[in-house]
Amino acid sequence: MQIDPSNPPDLSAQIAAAIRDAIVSGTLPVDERLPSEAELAEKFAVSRPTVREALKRLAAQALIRTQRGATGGAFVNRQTYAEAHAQQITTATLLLSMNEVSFVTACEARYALERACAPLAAQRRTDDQIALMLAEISRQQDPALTDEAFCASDIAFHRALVDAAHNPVLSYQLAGAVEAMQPLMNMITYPARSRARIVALHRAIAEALEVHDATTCDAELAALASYTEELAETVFAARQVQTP
Amino acid sequence: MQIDPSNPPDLSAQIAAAIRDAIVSGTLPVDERLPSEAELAEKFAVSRPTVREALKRLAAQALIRTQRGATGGAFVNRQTYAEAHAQQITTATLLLSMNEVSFVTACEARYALERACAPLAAQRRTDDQIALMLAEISRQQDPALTDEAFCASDIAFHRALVDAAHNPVLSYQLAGAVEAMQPLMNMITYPARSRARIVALHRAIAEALEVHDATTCDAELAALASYTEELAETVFAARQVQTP
DNA sequence: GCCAAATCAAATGTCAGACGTTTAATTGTC
DNA sequence: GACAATTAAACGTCTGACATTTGATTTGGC
Repeated sequence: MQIDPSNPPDLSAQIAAAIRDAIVSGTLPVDERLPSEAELAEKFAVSRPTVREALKRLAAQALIRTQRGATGGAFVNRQTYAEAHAQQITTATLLLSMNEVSFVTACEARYALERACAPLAAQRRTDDQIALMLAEISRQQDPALTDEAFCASDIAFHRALVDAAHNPVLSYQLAGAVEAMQPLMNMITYPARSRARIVALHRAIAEALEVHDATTCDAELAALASYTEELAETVFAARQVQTP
Repeated sequence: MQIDPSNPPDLSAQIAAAIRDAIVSGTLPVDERLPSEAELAEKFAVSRPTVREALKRLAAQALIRTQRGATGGAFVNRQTYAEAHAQQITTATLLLSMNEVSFVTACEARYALERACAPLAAQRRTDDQIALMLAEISRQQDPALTDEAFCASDIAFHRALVDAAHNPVLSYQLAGAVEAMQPLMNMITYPARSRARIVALHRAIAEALEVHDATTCDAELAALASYTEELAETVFAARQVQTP
């Protein structure tokens, strides 16, 4: 764990990288306490503010956490699904919003991923998840539901579908992707008239999962995907006429 | 963009969150220059080191970049696929290594995702990608290839498969997942005797893509998945006997 | 001898001021 | 007008200090 002090303009980045490598390689196990800031400063032959900047970089990636007080310090953080998930959502959201990713590209990716876990979900779904999905479908049928609430319910429905696969790695990957794409999706599903069709497809998906029918589930997901793309085309066409 | 100075222990985190929100919400567009560190310090009524810690947090997430010199400063970074990809790999790698994710879980997730883009890949693959896959297969047949090199080639092969779908969002998601799982996979594919079978499956996959045969491609991927799991069982069983 | 309160010490969080370095714009000269 | 020297703005780093938190230690009382 050494750095090159002769190549300065970024000592804090070098130190952060050195510590990160130690964590990733397992040299520093979970919950291990790092040396104090003063000790690290001495070890790397830099000042304490520089060490602190390095630690803040690691904290931003949830690699470490800090505690104040006598037995305080920086500790190696256990990476939780929840944290990784949250991180992935911000990253993916920015990625999509800053790179003019077309709706069809995002939509295609989303449904491809979702269909990937449909077979597993059909096989392993629990009654709880079916109940959750049906409850969301009921909410979505309420005409008084605002567009925002409808979209939130849509997320919850698909989240339940993904979780039904009972694979935490898959859930983490997919839930992040689905949520990140939601801002794009929202633009499409706002026209209220499309709700009935979407709800019908949701119902078909839930029922297919209930009877462990992977084939039907996949077909209905495909139908939902193509319907969503179709809607998108309509919306974009209307928008182009509106703002020439 | 204000903070609460009365609730200190983490002014830098509050400032980082405030700036991050401004970026995510689009208030600060890409390539916009943030105020100088001194100006930010004055604006938030904190010292310059505190502002710097906040900026380092954002830099760690690739949300900003900094330049020195007269027209220097912090600029809002465009989130690139490459950066998001690199970030996802470190996060996912740590997530897997720190949470005792079972091999079957990781393997299942990986192949589920990979099979998700197989239909698209079969439809859109270019000759370049087929050539790349065949080249990797040739390398994998060399008995002199080290285990590390074989695994690297394995990654390249699957990366080409994913890229053949020609969907950058899908590539970003999947390539991250595949690479993050590689350390786990490596433990399995090390026994050299399994290489021939793996190479044969790779060849079958490449040939199916070449003739745009999505069904066969999916079947061969499924076969590769089950063979990998089978190998894993063997390895783990042997290990248990070895270290009782 | 035991329990509670006061004290202490270690560590992070924050601040102020300073100096060095990089970089682009400005100025001055030929 | 082109090129070189100067200047100024900004980041990168250092030093030293004080505040705050928090667990451990010591002290005091009973």
